[in-house]
Amino acid sequence: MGAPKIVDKRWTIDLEKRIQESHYVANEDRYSFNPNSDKELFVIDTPPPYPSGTWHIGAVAQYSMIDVIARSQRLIGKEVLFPWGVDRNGINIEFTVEKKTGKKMRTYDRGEFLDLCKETIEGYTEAMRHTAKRVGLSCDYQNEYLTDAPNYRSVTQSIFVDLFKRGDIIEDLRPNIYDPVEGTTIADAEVQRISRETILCDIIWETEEGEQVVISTTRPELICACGVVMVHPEDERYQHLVGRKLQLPMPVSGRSKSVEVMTHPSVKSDFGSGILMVCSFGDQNDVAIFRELGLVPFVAIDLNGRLTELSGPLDGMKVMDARKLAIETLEKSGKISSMNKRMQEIPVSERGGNPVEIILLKEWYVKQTHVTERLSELSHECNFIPERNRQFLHDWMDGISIDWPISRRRWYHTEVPIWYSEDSSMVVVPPNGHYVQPWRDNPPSGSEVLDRESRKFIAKYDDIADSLGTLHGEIKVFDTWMDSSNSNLFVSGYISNPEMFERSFPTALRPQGKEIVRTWLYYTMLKSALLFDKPAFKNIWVDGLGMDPWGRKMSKSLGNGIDADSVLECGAGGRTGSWKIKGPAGKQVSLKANKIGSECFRLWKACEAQVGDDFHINPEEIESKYYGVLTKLFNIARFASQFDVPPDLDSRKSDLSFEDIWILSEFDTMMMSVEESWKKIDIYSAAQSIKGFGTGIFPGHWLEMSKSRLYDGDVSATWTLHRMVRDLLAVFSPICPFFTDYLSSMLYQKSSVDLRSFPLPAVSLDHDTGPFLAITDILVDFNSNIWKNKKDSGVSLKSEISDVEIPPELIDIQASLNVMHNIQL
RNA sequence: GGGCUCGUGGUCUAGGGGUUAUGACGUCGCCUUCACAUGGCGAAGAUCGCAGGUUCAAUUCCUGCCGAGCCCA
Repeated sequence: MGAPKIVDKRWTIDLEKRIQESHYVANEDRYSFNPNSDKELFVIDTPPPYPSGTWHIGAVAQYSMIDVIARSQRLIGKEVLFPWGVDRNGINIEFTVEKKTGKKMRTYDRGEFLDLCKETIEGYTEAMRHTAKRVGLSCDYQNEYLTDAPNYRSVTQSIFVDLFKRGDIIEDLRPNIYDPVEGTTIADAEVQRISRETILCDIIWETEEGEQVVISTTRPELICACGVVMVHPEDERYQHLVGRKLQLPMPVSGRSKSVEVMTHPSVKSDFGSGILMVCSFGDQNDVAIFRELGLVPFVAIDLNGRLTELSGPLDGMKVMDARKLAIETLEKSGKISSMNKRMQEIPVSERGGNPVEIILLKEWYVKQTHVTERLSELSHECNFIPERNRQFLHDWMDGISIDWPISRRRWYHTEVPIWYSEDSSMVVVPPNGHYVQPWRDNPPSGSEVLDRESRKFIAKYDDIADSLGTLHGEIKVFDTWMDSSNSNLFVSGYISNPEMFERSFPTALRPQGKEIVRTWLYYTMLKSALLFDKPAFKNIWVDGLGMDPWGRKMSKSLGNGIDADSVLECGAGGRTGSWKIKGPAGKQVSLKANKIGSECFRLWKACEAQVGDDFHINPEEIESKYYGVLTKLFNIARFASQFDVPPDLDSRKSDLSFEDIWILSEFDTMMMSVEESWKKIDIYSAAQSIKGFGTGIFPGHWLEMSKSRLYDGDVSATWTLHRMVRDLLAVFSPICPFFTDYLSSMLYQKSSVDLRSFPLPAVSLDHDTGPFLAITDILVDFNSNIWKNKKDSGVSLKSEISDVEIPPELIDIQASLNVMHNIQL
């Protein structure tokens, strides 16, 4: 006994930062991974964040929970790989560079533009590394991977070559969703819908016999691409038209000037006049009908978003201008019976926000419609946390109807690794493990020449290079999901470490947000199904999204965003945090907090909500509800630090007092439930158990009861106190690593974050804990009653009392109770 | 417009066909300075979103509606 060894009087954000700053420097390979370990390998497919300046507080909350999982798995004895990867491919950084320099991508030399992107994104990446460490992520930073690095991109390219050889990746001319402003194809998953005012024109068409019919459309400029006119099979108004021909009301060139009227059940009879013109391609429904009827599509819009010569007078015009001119032309010739403004949902590209068109293009596809059933079977082998979020994946898989277009006409992405022979009959693909840039490089040595159609091997490239003529390197690149959907393979050692891959695949855990189930999770599952006919993961942890304090999505337009650093740095150097956020009625709400930091923030997220639910982020609430918990635990440890740590803390103690066996029974029970929770990746339950014990009966009842024994140097009490503090810090370390690192290092000279096995029970091996656990309620009631009685009689809790009847069950701890309540006999 | 989730004291949250519905924050009252006022003890506070239905019994199951979120057409 003596002065507390823990000299800091309280837990502060400055103390936290001090610990944090040396945490990774002092012990660089603290969180490294040994693929040859005998332990069970547990590979986490960390979502590689995309660096874009600021890191969203909701995302940081999610990463901190992934870290809790990583740390807790280490604690229960697994060899954990928690990779640190950064996703740097994609159109975002291209936009950023375009905005910064005021020059569009295509005005640059391609190589020069790539260098600019790389340089720019490196700056953002550095900020992200800093935040990751600030919030305590225990990643293997030394083996950082970047999705734009050759070693990562080569995996994407190797998988492409593999799937191409097997026929699961094909090249085809198909209608594609296309962003004419950014000049690239995009996938279904990248299309968003916005509401916009458009004009619905009622246009008068005529049959060859001269009968007039009215057709409503918002796309009069596409009349030139009309392949057929449809009515509902049961619409009696128009049955006489079926099979007849209608003349196109606009001049066209190079195609027939009339189309046939047919029936189709998808036509809505109550929309407009109930007659639908089907064009190639106004929307997905048009695509479906063209495919169904086997119609040859017309190319009405070109890659620049301009009308083709098919459209006669509209030739060369942009879509919006063409629409205006089409309406004028139709009006002049008296072919418009009415025009109405109406709100319409139109598809736009997610990244660029531009209205998209459906255009015929030669692109690369991953075939997927043939495996959706198998995928569904495989997904049942995965454990979803929480189970109900499995639904998101199935809903998406049920809706898959077309193959996945994977090529893009952009630059800062992984290149499609293929060259075409001069006569276009053959292709050259690189060997596994080579990163290639076909738009500027020749095929590397070891490449193979294949037949373009049959994909059959023809020869080694080195042997027949001269006979291929001038090679054309593919200029297209991959959709970034093509890269992202390999992340689990990359981190599990696919190609780079076959032995490790054998042991660690399916990947132990995919943690992610529910909003990217249809993309990241789905595409990853698809890849594993195609490559190995296996599920990609053992566990899939799908969390909800961070919302503003009122439950709305945080967004720039609402003005309700919270920056991650503002929360993590709140309280540092005595600076308080304040946030001005637009509330529900558009009113500005001001939130204030004095201190939060990473530990309080992590504790909040761990305790606040079950995984899978959306969570509200309110800094005021985080501080008021959870900072006190840290203070409490800090003070318990600080109190304990005045008593010398017994040397036999690890042994099985035989001569313990009754009240110590009692609290240790409760302690063991709590620890077992925490271990179970960690095994099940149930952060919430573990956090609640630890918090409940650490701020409940332990300090409230046992500690109060045992103070006098502790001051008297009682061996049993001291051993019990230190055993509980030490092991409580151990199991708490996944949630608050810096906090427990500090306290455990000061008290026990070994940081709890470095433990690699779960603490053993303190008394359960030597005692039947049942009878001890049975007195808990009686003891708590007894204490509460005395406190209440003293209060009701308006006396101090320390005042003497007498004539107290101690329940027979508590007779063994009578002495402690007498001292605790100052009971006079 | 459709699908899937969610809706529990002022706030956040647990639970789940049947005794007085969990815990936390906040509020109020009292206490304390020897780990902790960044504390302790206690009290008040909920027709479990609304309306129907199933059942001996519903907050829990079902249907509809309202509100929030995600996804899709």
